[in-house]
Amino acid sequence: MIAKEDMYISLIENIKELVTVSEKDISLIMDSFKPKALAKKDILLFKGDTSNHMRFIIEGCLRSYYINEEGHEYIVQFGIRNWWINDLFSYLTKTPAQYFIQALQPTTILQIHRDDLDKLFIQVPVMERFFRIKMERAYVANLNRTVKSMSETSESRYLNFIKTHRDIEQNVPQYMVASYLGITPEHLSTIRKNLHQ
Amino acid sequence: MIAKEDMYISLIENIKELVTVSEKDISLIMDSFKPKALAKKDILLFKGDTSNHMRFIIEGCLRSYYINEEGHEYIVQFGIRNWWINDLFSYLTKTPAQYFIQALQPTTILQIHRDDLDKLFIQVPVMERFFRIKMERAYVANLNRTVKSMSETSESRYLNFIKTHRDIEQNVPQYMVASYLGITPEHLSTIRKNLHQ
DNA sequence: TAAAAAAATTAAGGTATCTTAAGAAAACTT
DNA sequence: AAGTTTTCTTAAGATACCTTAATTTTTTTA
Repeated sequence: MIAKEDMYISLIENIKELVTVSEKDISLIMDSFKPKALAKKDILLFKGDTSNHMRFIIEGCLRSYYINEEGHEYIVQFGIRNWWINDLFSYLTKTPAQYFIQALQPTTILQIHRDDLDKLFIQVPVMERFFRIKMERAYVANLNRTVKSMSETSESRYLNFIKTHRDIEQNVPQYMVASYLGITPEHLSTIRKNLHQ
Repeated sequence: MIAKEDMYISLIENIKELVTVSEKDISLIMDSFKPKALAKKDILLFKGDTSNHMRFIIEGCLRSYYINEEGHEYIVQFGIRNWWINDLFSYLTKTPAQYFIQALQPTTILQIHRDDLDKLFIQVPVMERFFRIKMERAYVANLNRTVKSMSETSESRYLNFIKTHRDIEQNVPQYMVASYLGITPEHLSTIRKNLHQ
């Protein structure tokens, strides 16, 4: 459990990694973001609802996932502390979300409503730059995921995942890692068996 | 062939779709972007070189592609008129490009050097917002590609591609469409045969 | 317009991954 | 601690897609 005073520290640190903000800016930012606590398995965003907030994870673990017509689940993204998570298309276009977002552990987030963020962009223009850089990085990371999923075997993608995301691997069941990698849990299980021999 | 005066019109229109710019802003923008012409098959960016420009396509068609250790090619992105194309990771981090960018048709682009864009962000701050929104959209589009590649059959992805990107399909060989979709040209050929029966 | 190069097709055999189903192990709940 | 639920494993059979290789078609070049 995190004290309310401490909660905003990681958000401000996250912003300060990319842009310079004054004390005045900081208090405007802190006033705009509201905390929200989630129990394990709580759904933060339902498919079909509109996402109206940008969300920063203070503590815990979440997943965003897609369910197709046949009822199969596909994990779009994981999120842990100091990550941002959203259905960005829904947020940007005010259309019904395509994805669910669910807490996989007890989780605390700080979220800002779209209207407040639009105000913040005017009051603290450097936040434009902050989100531009965040978006650039998210885009690059996802494009890399696309290329790797085309060019590498599932075994190599799994090895890379556990190497670079051990913190996530320890917080989510194995079948969700499989889903994120685009393979079945049974297949991941056989990959792991082959690795250990 | 496009007259020099007309070339900047599509760039300015592209910017005006998302943000409001003054006449002063427009002339600053126009001064910063330089035209470049490419013949079919010309390489705009080589793997290993650093990308130092943001690039807007006036006319023609390009692809960015990745070659893995075994020498297999994977198409990361296509670009046609009014699209932006780059190896963004290389540009942002000043590291050697992972991808090649090549003209697939005679092509004209407008490009801005990183140093000039950094200046432009200060002179015309609304350009921060422009690129933030562009990045948001690019991120969302690519995440959608990721989810579709996990959840849909290659036939359905092909049908969706020719429906939504007929302009690209008509400018690139079929084996490149296959590469973009993450399948072999032979397999795309059999998909097409099955469709026509 | 003939020759050369590039692109697309076809088909056979191979492999990675999926589906289904059942049982074992681990993690929660009362 | 026992019961329940969730997660992981194993294995057999099915299938989507790949590899290889040869042939045909289309496009480009001289």
